[in-house]
Amino acid sequence: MTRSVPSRRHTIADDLRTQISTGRLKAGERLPSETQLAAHYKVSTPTLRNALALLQAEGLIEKVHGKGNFIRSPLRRITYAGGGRTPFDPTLQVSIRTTNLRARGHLRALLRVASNSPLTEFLCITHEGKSPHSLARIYVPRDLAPAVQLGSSGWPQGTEATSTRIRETVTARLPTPEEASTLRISSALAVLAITSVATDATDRVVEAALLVLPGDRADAVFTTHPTSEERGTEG
Amino acid sequence: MTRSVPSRRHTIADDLRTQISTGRLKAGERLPSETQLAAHYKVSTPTLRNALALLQAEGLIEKVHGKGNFIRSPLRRITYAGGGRTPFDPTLQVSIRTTNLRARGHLRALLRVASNSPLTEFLCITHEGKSPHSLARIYVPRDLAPAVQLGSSGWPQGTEATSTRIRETVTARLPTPEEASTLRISSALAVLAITSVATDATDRVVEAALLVLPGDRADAVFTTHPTSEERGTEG
DNA sequence: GAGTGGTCTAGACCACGAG
DNA sequence: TCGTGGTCTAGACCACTCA
Repeated sequence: MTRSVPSRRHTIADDLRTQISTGRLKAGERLPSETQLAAHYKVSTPTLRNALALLQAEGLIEKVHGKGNFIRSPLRRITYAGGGRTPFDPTLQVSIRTTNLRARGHLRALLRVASNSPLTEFLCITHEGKSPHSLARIYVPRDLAPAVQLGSSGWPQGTEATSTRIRETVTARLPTPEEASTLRISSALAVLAITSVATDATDRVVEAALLVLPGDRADAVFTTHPTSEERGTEG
Repeated sequence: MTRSVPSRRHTIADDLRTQISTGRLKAGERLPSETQLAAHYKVSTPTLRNALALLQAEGLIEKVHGKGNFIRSPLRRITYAGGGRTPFDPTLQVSIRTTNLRARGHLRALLRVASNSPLTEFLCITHEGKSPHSLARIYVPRDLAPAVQLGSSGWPQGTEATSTRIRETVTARLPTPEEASTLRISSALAVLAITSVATDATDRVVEAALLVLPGDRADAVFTTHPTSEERGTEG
């Protein structure tokens, strides 16, 4: 074991973590200022800030410049179901921005289309209440775009109906600075990045989606035999 | 934009990053000591260390206490294929430790067995050369354990053959300190955590696996109609 | 023991938010 | 303007690696 003497920041983080989980510190509440906390734990401010950084990476607190550090509400975990059928929660609002663009670089390869071929992008951001929840960029060849419409779930759907095969690649990484600010998460909080590519019977790519789900509030589930009840039945 | 004045650590990280990607700093090479780098960039050592921490979280460098900071070899990304058929690379060595234990808490619920019911754990660590690559803990009810044997892939397999349904839950998070030291990765490097539960025709759980894949070197792929060619054909 | 990274200190100064 | 968090400094001391 390398850690015979636990570092101060970990013991402080542990203390605050238990105070949060036992409810002594409630959701939405503001922590004492960093100066006060540093004095309380008898450490310097950088050390205290290192402790808070650990909690921030776990999604337990939110730092707001100029205001303070706040206990995050324990967010309901949302579950992304693989295989093209994303069950969506009526309590999540979705905002969508549609943009036309032309295929280049990475996107061109993903959709297997010619360079500069016309695409339509749907930029979808889901919100739970007023806090952003997940981010999706969906790309469709423009000649297929009219077939896409907002389904009852609030997400674009349509091309999936014609697709015969969906291939989803899942990676874990830290968010880009843009993603972190869009989702209002710490840049130290890991995200689940899912690239979903749907092809039709002729092997044409009819849709590619880049999803970014904050790791503290989202799971993805894949089953070999998805049942129709596979929606949001998490504990 | 919040970042009108880029912080010192980011500009230093950017500089080192381009030196790595352009090959001015080669894989395996040791960086100058932190004191030297701090002097070179005219910053204090904590600031320089913050810059290195960014590169560490991207998996670009490896910090070795008492020796120095090293450029990581660009690791081949390995692909975990969902659905119970993990294609394995002959260049990856697997070490397995078998332990008997009894079901409790989280594990009990996962396997849907009675408390203290006997289980067998397979702790599998894959190595690429001498560096650890991935970590898997596989749990099987002990009465099924004799059926498990090392397949040609080097991984335990057997119960999957009798399973009819595999459900895999994927999350992104930071590694626990234990996982970070086992995999020799930064505790700031995101990992992909996959919980795979296989059930047989009677809905009995025949196997539960907890996989941890470092985000800088692993993807997971799930397809609706997996083909037999779905093995390691990544770009 | 020499050299390295790991942790921590006690401040300084800047940027943001609210009155 | 005041209180907050964000960044940085210059150095101390400890732990680890290797000769």
